[in-house]
Amino acid sequence: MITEEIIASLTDDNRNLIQDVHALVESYPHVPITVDCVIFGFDNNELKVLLIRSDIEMYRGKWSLLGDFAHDDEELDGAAYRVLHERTGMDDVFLEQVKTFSKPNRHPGGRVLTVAYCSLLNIEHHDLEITDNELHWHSIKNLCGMAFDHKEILDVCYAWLRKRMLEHPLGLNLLPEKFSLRELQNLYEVILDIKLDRRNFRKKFFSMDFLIDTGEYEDDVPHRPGRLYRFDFNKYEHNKRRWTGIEF
Amino acid sequence: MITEEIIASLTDDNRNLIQDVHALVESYPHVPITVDCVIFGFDNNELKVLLIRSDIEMYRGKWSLLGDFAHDDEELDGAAYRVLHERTGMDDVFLEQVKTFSKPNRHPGGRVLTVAYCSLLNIEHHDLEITDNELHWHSIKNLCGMAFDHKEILDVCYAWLRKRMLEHPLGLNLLPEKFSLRELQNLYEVILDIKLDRRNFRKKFFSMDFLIDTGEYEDDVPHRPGRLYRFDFNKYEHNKRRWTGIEF
DNA sequence: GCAAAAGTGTTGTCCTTACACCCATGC
DNA sequence: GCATGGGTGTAAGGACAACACTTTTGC
Repeated sequence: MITEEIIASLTDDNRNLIQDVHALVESYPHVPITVDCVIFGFDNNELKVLLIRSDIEMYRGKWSLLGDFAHDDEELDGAAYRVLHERTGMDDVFLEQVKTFSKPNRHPGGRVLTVAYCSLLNIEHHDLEITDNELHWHSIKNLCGMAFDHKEILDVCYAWLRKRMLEHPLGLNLLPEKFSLRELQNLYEVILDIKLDRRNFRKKFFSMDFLIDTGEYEDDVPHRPGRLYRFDFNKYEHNKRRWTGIEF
Repeated sequence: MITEEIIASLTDDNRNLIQDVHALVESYPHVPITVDCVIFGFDNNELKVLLIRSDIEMYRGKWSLLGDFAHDDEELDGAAYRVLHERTGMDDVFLEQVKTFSKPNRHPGGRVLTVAYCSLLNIEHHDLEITDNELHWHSIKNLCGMAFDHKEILDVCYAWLRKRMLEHPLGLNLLPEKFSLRELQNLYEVILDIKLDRRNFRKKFFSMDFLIDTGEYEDDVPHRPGRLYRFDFNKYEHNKRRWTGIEF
């Protein structure tokens, strides 16, 4: 019987294989790596992103994403969660790698590679107790004067969000646990920058059958209060295969 | 008038800003970076991927993706194009970043971060003149015994391809310039692992209006030859906004 | 003439869209 | 009672799925 091993020994015999993998890896150029988190929130009918003032002199006054270098032997997902946790105190939030940025001159201090992560969280769950470096929610609009290539990263992540929201009910991570259909619709309308028919929107989401009626109603609204719903993430995860996305 | 600058000076005055950005960057852990290219081809009604034998002793006989470390001051896209060019001699091919892999133990020689790129090319345009390390097209099926985490990378890229093919006519990069509708349908059927109705498939693609009838016909087929078409990438790029994707 | 696949049209179903009226609440 | 937005149903149109027959070529 001819196994992979035998084939390998036949074909490899006259090649010089690398023995010392550590020396090999040492010989590669080494590059500093950071993660940058684009943390989206939704508040007051606006999409917002969590920013700080850059603490680098040459970017004085400019806005910066939340980032940090990757620790030794730290996986990047872990690094992104760490940044998120250190800044917001939150743990079990949505987080996804989006893209790696590598322009050689993107950092004034020399080559630094950064991996952008997107996170979505409910602004109400979080009080921003630590507001070092003017950590704050900044409207996604009118964002100019950002440090590094952070504007570009933000643009890519925002485009990613819009696209991803159509194929996955991501956006629900931006809402409180209980929400009205109006809030849900506002979310889609604002982020995707479209107008939707209220009745058809309603039908679409009810037909998906992932909304649980809490039996509760809105409060403090100057009109008839709407029902509050929860999203059944478990049911969604379970029936995921049959989810074909949202289209407007 | 209150400018960003004035605000900055007010808010930043009592902070210690970092002056020496080079020292900052030097203080970060430095990590070796590689790119790995998942180069897809389509031949004989099979999806294939370009592989070599690993040249690392401990992976003797195992298959490996085409990769290389990133040169100093080389953008990653550039590194991926370089790998592609060195191995296939091709320049103007589709290439897209997919994901960055960072498990600390993914490389036996120590921590190495790799950025996976996907490329699609027409197998016929390329003769694989350089076949060092047994460079060859390997069927996407029955892939076991791969070096590093390359099986995982391949799986992620294959999933990416299937998803991306539904929202963008990527797949056409895998076909020769002139192709029959049967070849196009085979491509979709094989990659997405579905059966499609020939007549509806035809209608769908014609209605998109991106196919140009070359007036030529297939040759060397043991049955009635089909018309050959070209894809109008320019027209597609121009009308992109109205493209809503493909759904089956 | 037989096998094999190309090429074409129609019909029913379902999903999407557009749209109008009544209802509950705050003021 | 009036303004505001919540809640519901329906009809028309468009897209998609299912499906059968004729045509052209190689052998």
